[in-house]
Amino acid sequence: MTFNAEDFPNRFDHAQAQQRIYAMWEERGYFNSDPDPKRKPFTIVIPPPNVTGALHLGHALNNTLQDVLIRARRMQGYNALWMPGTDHAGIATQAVVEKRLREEEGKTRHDLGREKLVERIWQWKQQYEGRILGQLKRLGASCDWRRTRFTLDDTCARAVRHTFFDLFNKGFIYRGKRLVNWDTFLQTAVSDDEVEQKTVKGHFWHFRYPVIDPQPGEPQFVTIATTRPETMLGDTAIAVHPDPAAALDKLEAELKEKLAKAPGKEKAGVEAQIDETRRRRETMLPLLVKLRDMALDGRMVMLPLLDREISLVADEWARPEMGSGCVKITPAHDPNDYDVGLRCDLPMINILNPDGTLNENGGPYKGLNIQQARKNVVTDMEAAGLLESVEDREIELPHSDRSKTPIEPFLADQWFVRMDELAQSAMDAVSDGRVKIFPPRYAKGYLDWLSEKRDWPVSRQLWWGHQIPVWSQICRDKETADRLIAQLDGDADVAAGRVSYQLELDVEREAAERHDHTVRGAAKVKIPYGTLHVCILAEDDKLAARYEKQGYVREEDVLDTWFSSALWPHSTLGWPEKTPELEYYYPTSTLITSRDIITLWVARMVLTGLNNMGDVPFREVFIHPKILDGEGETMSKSKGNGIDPLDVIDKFGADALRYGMTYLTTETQDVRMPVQFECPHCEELINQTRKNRELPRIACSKCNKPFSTQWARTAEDLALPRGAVVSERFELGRNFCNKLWNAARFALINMPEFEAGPVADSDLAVEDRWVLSRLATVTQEVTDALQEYHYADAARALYDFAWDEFCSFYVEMVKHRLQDESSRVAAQRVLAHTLDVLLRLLHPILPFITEEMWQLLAKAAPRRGLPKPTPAAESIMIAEWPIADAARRDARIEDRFAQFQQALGALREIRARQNIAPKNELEFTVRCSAETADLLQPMEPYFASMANAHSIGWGENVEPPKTNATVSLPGMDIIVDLKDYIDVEAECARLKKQQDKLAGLIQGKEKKLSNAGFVDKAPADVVARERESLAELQQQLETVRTALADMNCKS
RNA sequence: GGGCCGUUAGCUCAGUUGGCUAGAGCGCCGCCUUUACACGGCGGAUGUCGGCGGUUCAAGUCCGUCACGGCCCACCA
Repeated sequence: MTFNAEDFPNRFDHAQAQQRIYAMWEERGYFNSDPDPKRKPFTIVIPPPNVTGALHLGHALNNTLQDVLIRARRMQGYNALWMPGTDHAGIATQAVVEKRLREEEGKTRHDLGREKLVERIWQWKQQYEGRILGQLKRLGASCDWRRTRFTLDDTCARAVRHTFFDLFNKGFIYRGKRLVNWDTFLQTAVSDDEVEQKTVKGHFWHFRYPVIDPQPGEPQFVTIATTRPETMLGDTAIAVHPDPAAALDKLEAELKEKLAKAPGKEKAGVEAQIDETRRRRETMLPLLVKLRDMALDGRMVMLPLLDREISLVADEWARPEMGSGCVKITPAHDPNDYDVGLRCDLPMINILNPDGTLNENGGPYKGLNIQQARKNVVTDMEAAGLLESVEDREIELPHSDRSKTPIEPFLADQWFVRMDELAQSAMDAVSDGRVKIFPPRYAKGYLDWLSEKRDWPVSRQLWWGHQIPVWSQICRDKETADRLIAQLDGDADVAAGRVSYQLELDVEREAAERHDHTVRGAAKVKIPYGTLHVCILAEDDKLAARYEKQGYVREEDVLDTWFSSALWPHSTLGWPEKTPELEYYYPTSTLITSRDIITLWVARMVLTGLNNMGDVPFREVFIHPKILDGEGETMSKSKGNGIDPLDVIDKFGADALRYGMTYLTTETQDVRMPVQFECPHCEELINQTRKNRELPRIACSKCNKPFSTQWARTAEDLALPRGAVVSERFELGRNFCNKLWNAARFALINMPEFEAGPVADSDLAVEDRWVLSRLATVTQEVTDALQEYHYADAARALYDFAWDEFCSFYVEMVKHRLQDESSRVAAQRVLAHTLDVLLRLLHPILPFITEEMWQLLAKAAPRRGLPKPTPAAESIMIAEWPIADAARRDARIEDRFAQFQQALGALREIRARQNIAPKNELEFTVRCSAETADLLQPMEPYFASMANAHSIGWGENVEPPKTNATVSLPGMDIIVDLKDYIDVEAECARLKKQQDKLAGLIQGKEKKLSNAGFVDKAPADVVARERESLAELQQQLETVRTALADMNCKS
């Protein structure tokens, strides 16, 4: 087929091509993978995006990298499966749906009820899942869509249920009263990872609690301080250090040690601390010792306002160097106090309702919210004369990531996964290399986090998620528990392993019984003996009904989203069924994700994989950088600096987006991407700043017309066309695609009646040998780079080769041969082959444009390739990955080219400097060795075609023309006969500058070479190179000096 | 408080195991409508490689330290 310039567009129409090409791939089933024992699998499971909303640029990065890898491996002959899916994202999704419900209908979830709300969320999910999968397709993702999973679908549900049952049965899952981070707005516990600390302005109140029946010599009051006065209503003790003197001694010793090591400017601070410690020992120690003794005697103090007696206890948590040395203990509302409570067997009094108001334990403050209660408590304490003082202070307050409201530590029944053994197994897998993390530094965080082995709280007080498959019954007394257990022991389903049970003893009751706290404590209700939990393996309504009839009640809570995502690599493959997929694809090959979920997700996948499958979920993990905006801030829709990948695809094309993503993937922690608004009127890019990114409308800096942003709310603003948020960073990829497109366009126009066939070595021109040599090198580089996740290296190597070598040199040089009958055939064959290989190397990164060019190339040259032509694959997606042809590597040719390029550059530089029009032919002389002359003289035609210059002399003793411009290069001088073109001043200025530079370099080298240490100790080849280099520099300097003299330049 | 990352041209970033004159893209300056490409071509200018100290014949590269920016983890009444 013949291509004509007229009907061959010089722009790649990405919008039109992407859709058509993607549909073709999908239709032909190229994305599909099925187990095939004859082939090696290569598997990636997608980090399932949340169905909360649309994909952002981070997703574009993450999924581009996966697609690049999966496409490369597919071409390399692996049976490549990319498993797609989405995540139900419990809290996040329920929160957005609830928010809409509130805003649009003024209803809460309780108005709707569990079933209806869940139904609403499913509707939301349907809508967003479709949108997300559509976005992935527009990105070019080659997932096997037939296998799309959702973390809340039936397959995943079965996996969750089996895992939960197994862990329950092994005793790895338990329920306990624990302090949780309570989000009073969403009314659920959130995990530590969903909590962020914020510094806010607060106060520090000092309260006095009266001592009961103070004896002579004993204090009347104990003073404590708090930032949360209302929590005193839940106080159950005052703590003092068990050995305050020793504690102060130890502190002082530590401070002295620190002082010795501290840098000068910090010494004063440490000294002040030491003084303070000494002062405290003098002034406060006797009181603290007295209080300690009282604590050991079991003395009590009176909790004001509620008139409840509480204990004095001795516990190391009370630090003598802090505040008054005494600390109030609120076990139900403070994590540290909770630990004290456990150690000292204190009652735990919860004063809060789930909505954040005070419950009956708050006495007269019942029903108030926290702010009101705080105010009233302070007022009442002041009125009672028990408020000693108030200070202003900045305090760290935990906030919920989701609702942005303050977190209240709250004592609640929660389910936990015991982490000790599981965590250890996941640590071992990374330590012994069964799972390799790239870049390796990220293994440290993974191991550190796991080594704490903190139990994983898995219950969430939500409705959207996997409901915990446990039915529970409270046992008032031991007899009841024994009777129920006996019943379960005789149960056929328990015997058959379909049902498991656990008795949870009530910790408060245990503590209360030992210490008789219930008498004085506030726990008015009788505390039951414990709770019996029954876990049912499979979804079975009949079985459930049977237990419900016996008085067991289904657990309301659902599981943490990460519980189901933790199973993703095996649940998506069908576990617990023994599917052929599971057998064939597990363990998967690589996981590609971002660093913020290494612990939350990666670690947990490893431990559940080991527990359920007995093997790791993936062999390698690649952690990619995070994209920040131009200010170094995280991109987010709420800041207005988020780039929508679809806007980028619309403007620049999916390939440009993908190229940009690949190009920035180095091993760094994060990358900055300055953000612009695109004017919808004139396409001008307007830099985004912290200020303008918050505006609802912006006037274009070029055409001055206004456009709207995501903040537009008024009818007037909304009527304006919207300005997309993009980044000019993607111009790089767009331009690259355009360059490739036009190189291909040129090639295709110039190969009408292409005849396939081999090329004899004797028919290969020097540029053919050169480009084939370079192609072999680049093929190897790209293959290696992708193997090591060095995405940016692959992208750069291809860019440099395609642009600077293939386009700028090879295509330019081959032009005249394509006009010449005798050389045309060989030139076409090499050109077609080179383009073919280049396209295949580029395909994983730029799938659409390479496919388009591949199809066009197939029309012109259906059979092509060196050394022997073969029919091209029907799609580049299923073409074979190129193998570097080592035999084509030719150092001599590459060397010749390097010299040629330098000489050519020198000629062009002289032309530019002397302002000589391209039409005017240059005459030049090259002063160089005979070898160099031999090497370069054959390039004569290219000097003519590429610089419009012809040589008039070569060799060591050439006679340069009188009037000339010179460029002195290592190993040769390029001298151009200038006749009357010369701009003497420009030439002199340049020569002088070069003279100075050379003189400086020579001085440096001479100094180095006169250093005996260098000559003696450095490797001989390094020294020899330095000498050679010095000689060359001196030669160059000589040339420059002569030229300066010849031209009579003023010195 | 602990850990990690970064600091190289105006901007965004490359610089493998220390060793030839530290690079790219964008931007900037000059020239060019050369029949693939102005999303282009040719040429040019621009760097005390964050500071200080050390190891070494030799440091952008290794070590120590400080400063600044960022991220993660843990947090005290």
